[in-house]
Amino acid sequence: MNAFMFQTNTACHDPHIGVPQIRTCKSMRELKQVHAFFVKTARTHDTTIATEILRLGATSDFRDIGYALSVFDQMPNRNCFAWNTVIRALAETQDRLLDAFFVFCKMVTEATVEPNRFTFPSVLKACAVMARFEEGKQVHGLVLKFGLVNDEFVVTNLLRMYVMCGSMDDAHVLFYRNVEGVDDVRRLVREERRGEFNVVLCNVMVDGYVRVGNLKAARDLFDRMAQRSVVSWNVMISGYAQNGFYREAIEVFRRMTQMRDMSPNRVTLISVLPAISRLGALELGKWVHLYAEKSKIRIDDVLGSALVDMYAKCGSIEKAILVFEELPQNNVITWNVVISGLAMHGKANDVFNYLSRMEKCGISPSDVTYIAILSACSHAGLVDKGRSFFNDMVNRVGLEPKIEHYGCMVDLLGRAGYLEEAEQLILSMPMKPDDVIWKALLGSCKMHKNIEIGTRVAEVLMQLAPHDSGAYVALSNMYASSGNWDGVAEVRLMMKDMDIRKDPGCSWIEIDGVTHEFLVEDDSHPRAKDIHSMLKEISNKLSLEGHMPDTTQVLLKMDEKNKEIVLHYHSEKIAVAFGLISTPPKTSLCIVKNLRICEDCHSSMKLIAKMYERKIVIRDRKRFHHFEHGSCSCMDYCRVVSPSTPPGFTNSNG
DNA sequence: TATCGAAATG
Repeated sequence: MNAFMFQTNTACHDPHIGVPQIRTCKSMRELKQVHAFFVKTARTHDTTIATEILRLGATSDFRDIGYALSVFDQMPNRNCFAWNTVIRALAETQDRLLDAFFVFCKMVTEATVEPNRFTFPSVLKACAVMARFEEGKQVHGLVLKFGLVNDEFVVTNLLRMYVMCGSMDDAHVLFYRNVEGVDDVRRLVREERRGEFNVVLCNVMVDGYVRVGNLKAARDLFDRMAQRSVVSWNVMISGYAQNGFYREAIEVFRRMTQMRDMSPNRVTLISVLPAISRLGALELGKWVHLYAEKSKIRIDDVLGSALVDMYAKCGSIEKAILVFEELPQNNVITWNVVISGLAMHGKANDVFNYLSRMEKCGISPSDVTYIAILSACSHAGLVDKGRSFFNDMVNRVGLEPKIEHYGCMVDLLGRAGYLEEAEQLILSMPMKPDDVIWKALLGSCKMHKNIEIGTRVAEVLMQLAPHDSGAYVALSNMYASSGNWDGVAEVRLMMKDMDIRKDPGCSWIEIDGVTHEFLVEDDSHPRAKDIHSMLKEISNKLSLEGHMPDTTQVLLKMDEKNKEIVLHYHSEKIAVAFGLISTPPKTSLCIVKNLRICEDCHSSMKLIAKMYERKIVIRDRKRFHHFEHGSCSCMDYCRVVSPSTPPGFTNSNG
């Protein structure tokens, strides 16, 4: 009970009690009591009082939209402010955006009051979030009718509406009318605010180009902007990062940190970290972490999850766990990030432990959690455990399995050698199989050298994704490993006819904060000569250790000596050679590769780690490999060639 | 009595 409520008993009819007392309410309960008092004393017809009750009910911390709407419905004289308050409250919800538009329509049709410059931003925001282009255009018409096209807040929201609807043509027209020195704008927008107004408009426009994927237009405008705010930089950085331009995102971030009058904020760090994660740029990631601590940027759940993800993806799962354990609060995403990280690093037992901790905290695992859990089972070869988690997910947690979960199961069964069961699962699942899931099975066929199912799957894949190199490469790989060179030639001809190229292998290594990139047979690096002699040394040492190059990994028909040479120039080997000559002894090397590591490189790395006494971490397309003392953390499970024949599985190869 | 732009997981 607040101070005002205490007074009500003694001063029930005091006409001086009004708006200031309403404002003292600290909860919905108090507001309702105050409201009841005004009903009892017959003062709800007082527009100022009714509006104030409405305002608190609709926009305070303890807002209750339903209650606010009923107050609004019972108001005898709704002023413009009351309409605006309700429209804004609805526009700020998740699920009643359309009602914001309907209330606005009612306001216009009733025509007792005119919408003003505070009405339009809210209703436009609702249209923007819903991406309702037709409704937005109608509102634009009314903006013109009521003469508000030159109000900066109205224009910003109009522009944002077009941007969110993906209509860059309309956005363009509006933008250039308002930005490039039209007279009436100059008159109406006060001179000292013009710059700021333009920055916001430009930011929205840059964001629009980003949303339609036109990064070039976004960057052009960004570069032309007379002033840039921290938001401008953030839009550009997150725009690049979300569209896969990781290097560009980092380049813009670097430039930003060099500006005298510009400092990255929390959003900047959240935006740039995914790019750092993707490139595995650990040193830069550490710098970002340090910067956050130094600048007193709070590491909350959002920034925290980005940092945990960064450390995990840059190879440092230990540091990821440290950051995770320090987080002030956790939610389903922070748990998912740490569990996915553990799964990537093949730490199946930790995955199970963290899952039970997560559930003990009262947070229910989501579909993303189960992707991590199932892939951990798959990497660890825990077939029965995987099946039981899949059942748990459906029956205990009540999640509908998505195609990704079926993908994990296909991978799990396939890797373990249950190829027919995996194929049956694909054919019996409730959704249409996509190329990703067939590729998972194809990978297993390759691993177990099952040409019969493999050929069948490759043919399905060529139908489904005719321009993807995956199926062709796998098929030609299978033919090659069984010495069927005519088959290989046929597939290669098909690829040539359809102009399909295999993605070139590419690896990165970060040395002193600079990322060096190597392609297959790459000799473009300034230190190419030194790298070459190092590769020679490695190759000689490998032979002395008795390592036999696995030439079945080379798909081309060429003599064995040349195949060995090709193997030595795989991008991850070049990156390791460069790492060895560029760092002091015993330094760990961390390499990121765009494709999966090949078997020959995998077995070579184990020996290289031993011979040079280095810890080598390689992140490939799927997971992490920690090479140390001659072995790999993946336990070579993914390299199984001859599985024990599972029950009910007849091996067609005899 | 008020209103604008950016944001993490497979």
